[in-house]
Amino acid sequence: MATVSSTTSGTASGTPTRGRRNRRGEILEAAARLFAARGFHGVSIEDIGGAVGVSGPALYRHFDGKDALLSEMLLDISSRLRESAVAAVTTSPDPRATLDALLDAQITFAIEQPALITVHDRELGNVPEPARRQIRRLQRLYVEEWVTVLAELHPACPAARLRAATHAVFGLLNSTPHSAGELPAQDMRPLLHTMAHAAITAAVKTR
Amino acid sequence: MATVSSTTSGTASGTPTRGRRNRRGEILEAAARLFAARGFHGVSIEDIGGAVGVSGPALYRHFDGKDALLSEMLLDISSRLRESAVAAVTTSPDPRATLDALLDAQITFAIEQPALITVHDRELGNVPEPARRQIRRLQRLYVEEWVTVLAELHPACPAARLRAATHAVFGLLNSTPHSAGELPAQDMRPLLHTMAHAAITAAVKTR
DNA sequence: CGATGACGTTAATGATGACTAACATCCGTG
DNA sequence: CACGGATGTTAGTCATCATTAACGTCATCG
Repeated sequence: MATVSSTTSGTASGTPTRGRRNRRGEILEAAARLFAARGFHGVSIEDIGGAVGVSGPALYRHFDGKDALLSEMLLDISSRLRESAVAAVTTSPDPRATLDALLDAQITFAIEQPALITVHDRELGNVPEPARRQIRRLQRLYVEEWVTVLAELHPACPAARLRAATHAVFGLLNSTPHSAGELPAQDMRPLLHTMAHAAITAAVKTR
Repeated sequence: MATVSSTTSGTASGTPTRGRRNRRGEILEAAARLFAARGFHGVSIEDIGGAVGVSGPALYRHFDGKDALLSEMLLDISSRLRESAVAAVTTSPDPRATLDALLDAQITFAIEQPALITVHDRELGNVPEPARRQIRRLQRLYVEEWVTVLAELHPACPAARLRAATHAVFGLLNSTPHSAGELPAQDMRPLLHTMAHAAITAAVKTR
């Protein structure tokens, strides 16, 4: 066991995989789509295998099991989100710009990876324990990046309120998967940015 | 079969149930909590029975099966949401007031019935077909109430944009279950109202 | 060339789970 | 008081599913 958890110690998702054809990636992608649609327990190993053209137990050549698959998926996403936040913070000249960068990054994820985003905030409860804690930690750090930036912009606003507002904004942005198709991504992107920004601005005006 | 769909033809959720003790209601409530936490397929009939103090197959005295239970649950919620919207529209003097009433109603649901709200926008995919269509219909009607009101307030804004904005606002408001505990409901309520209102206002300004 | 390892395949195996059957209990009503 | 219906209970039944076993294939590399 622990064969697969190399993701943790290794180059994370740095190297896609040496081999020509990347089954691992295909599987993760297909599984994400299926989990998003029917929920973790609503999808069988057979379903996942079938979706990538192999059948059933072939999965075990790539992952330790269904749980490990989910764990890696959520770990990957929460890492990437977290990293994107760090990047936004370190490359922006001032808090205003940082907030814009955070918004853009989250919007990009929500629009380009709807399945991953969906699974990310639905299936944490099905992740077994060592990974669960790790994921929670990354999520918490991600939120704190936002809260820190908002606190710089609005020092008068209590942190609890900033945290609540942040979660609400995530809800707004992550709703994209539900409303898919209403509007082309090209229009959706600025719309979400505008709405989220306005919501935050309204939230921080401590009454 | 079709025993349970009396909800549709009957007094909806008017009369709780004649019998003294209301098992049906207890079951629906417990199931909602469990489904919200672990997903439909992650919860067994035994789990649900156990949660209300009876064990397993006793459920079949009240529902036709697990699917029927879910169907009734989602049908009930989407009806109630829809009704609340109709009430908001018919009792408010002008569109501005209607929008406030719609916001308040949705916020009340989100805060008071987090489990139901969660299940409502996660498990539609697991509802079998006759009910599925019906639920979709009610959801669509609910959205249209919002869109209609917004269109009255902002005739210049294209309907597609209004629809997308509406979904985004639902995402914002329904995020409450995730951020539970961050802020007392007493503060959460006006915060959500403020944020949602600001987001809408920003959205309708067609650039 | 021959071994090795990556990647698949098709049968078990063992749980778990939805649903049914057969059998109480209890309560109100004729 | 006897009966019927509502409500439970426990012990199957039959599928489905995750996981493992045992067994190919094929390319690479020594």
